[in-house]
Amino acid sequence: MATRTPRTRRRAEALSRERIIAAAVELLDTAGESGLTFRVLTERLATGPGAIYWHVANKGELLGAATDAVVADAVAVTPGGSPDSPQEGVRAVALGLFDAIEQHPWLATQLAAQLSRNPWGPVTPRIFESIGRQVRAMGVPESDWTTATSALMHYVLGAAAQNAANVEGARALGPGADRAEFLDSVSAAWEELDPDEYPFTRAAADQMRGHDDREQFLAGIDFILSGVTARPPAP
Amino acid sequence: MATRTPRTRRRAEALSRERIIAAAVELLDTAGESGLTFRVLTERLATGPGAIYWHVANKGELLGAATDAVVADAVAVTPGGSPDSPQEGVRAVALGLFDAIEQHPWLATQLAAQLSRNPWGPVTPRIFESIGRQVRAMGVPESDWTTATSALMHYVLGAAAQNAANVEGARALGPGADRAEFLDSVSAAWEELDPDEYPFTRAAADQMRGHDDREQFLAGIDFILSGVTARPPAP
DNA sequence: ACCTGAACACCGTTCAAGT
DNA sequence: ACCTGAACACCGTTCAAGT
Repeated sequence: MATRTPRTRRRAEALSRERIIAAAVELLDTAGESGLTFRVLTERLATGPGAIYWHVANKGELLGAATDAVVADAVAVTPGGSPDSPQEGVRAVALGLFDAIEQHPWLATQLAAQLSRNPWGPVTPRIFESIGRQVRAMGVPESDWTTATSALMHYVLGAAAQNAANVEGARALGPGADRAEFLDSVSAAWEELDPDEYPFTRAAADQMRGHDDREQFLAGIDFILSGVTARPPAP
Repeated sequence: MATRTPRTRRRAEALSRERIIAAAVELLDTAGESGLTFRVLTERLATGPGAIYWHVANKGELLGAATDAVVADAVAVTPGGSPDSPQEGVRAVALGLFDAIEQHPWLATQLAAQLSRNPWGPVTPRIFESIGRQVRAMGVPESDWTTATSALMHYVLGAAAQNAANVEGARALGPGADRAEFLDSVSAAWEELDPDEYPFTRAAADQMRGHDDREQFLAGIDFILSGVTARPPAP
């Protein structure tokens, strides 16, 4: 936890788009999606709403910029130079996004909103590029680049979002509860489903307990990677 | 387009949770996500806000119920009995969701919100079950059920959402524009990206033009299916 | 060019009161 | 048990006015 913000805030430096975005990210991290309002943002920045609107068109653009800033940071990770193999490269990018979503739970919903409402914005190319480079390096034929890259991209974002929800769910259970405890409760709920309507889900519920999320996440990536590396069946 | 709603509405039958949800879906389809407000909902249902709150806890629950209703309808499709193979079964479920998202564009964002904010709600098991049954029928070892099913689920939802965004994008371009025109404009924008930062995306941009979305969507599924059917590399 | 802050239109939700 | 509708707290956004 960071040190408490002083009651009265003097503006440290001139207002700028960057400072507004940084404040937005901090607010999202601290107070969640519903905590980001122009009222508290103006308070934190010691200014009026009009000043913010001078630098940013509206709330949507602000959310998009906050998302882009965090994603840019996340996909930039290749700790210690280039990866051993393209497969390792995909895993590194995937884990970078996985961790970013875990640290900024609002990112999951926001990423989904960006991809589905504004897929031609800056966020999609950023993720697409960092995964696609590895796909190309894997020797996938050019005609399959887009398909392979988006299959990986969609899985990574979806699975990472699911994981973030588990973190949040555990937090909601109480300060003492950990993730295993939460997954147990979900698993228990799924085992209560109607046996006629949900036979598979009931049978699979047990697998949720005690597995490592990170390991499971990477296992899913390996599924896709092995399908991408092998030639798909001719149509 | 349906016949115009008469200016003055008399309540046809008693208010019920079902009628409220149906009105919400209709409103979302017609006016989009921002069009669903309690004001216009009370107007359409010829009632007051208190009456709605008697049947529904809050707006979030209403959105969840609307999403669940449409999803239940979408995954129920197995036209003409059982599929020829489990692989065909997966494709059928996937296309059911693909079409549902195309018909109800708000579903994409809403599905993402449900999966990431409330993954233990009724929506996730519904999709998980319908895909998982096919996975089990494919002879995937039980230890891989969860991983394989969620890899497929996340890809389907992500790619379908992307497609819905393309439909919306084309619509936003103007009434005369079709999807190909819109994809051309996205492709052109991506080709303008910085060559140093986005070499892969620029090279892949051309693949976006003139491909069939449905075919591309199914190709992605085949990638995952072929990875799921083959045993993954031992860890 | 950049910022102020009161004002506006609108939203989800509540609740005392009715039937 | 179910519904009414005025009222409340709060939100994003605008804009005339300042520097």
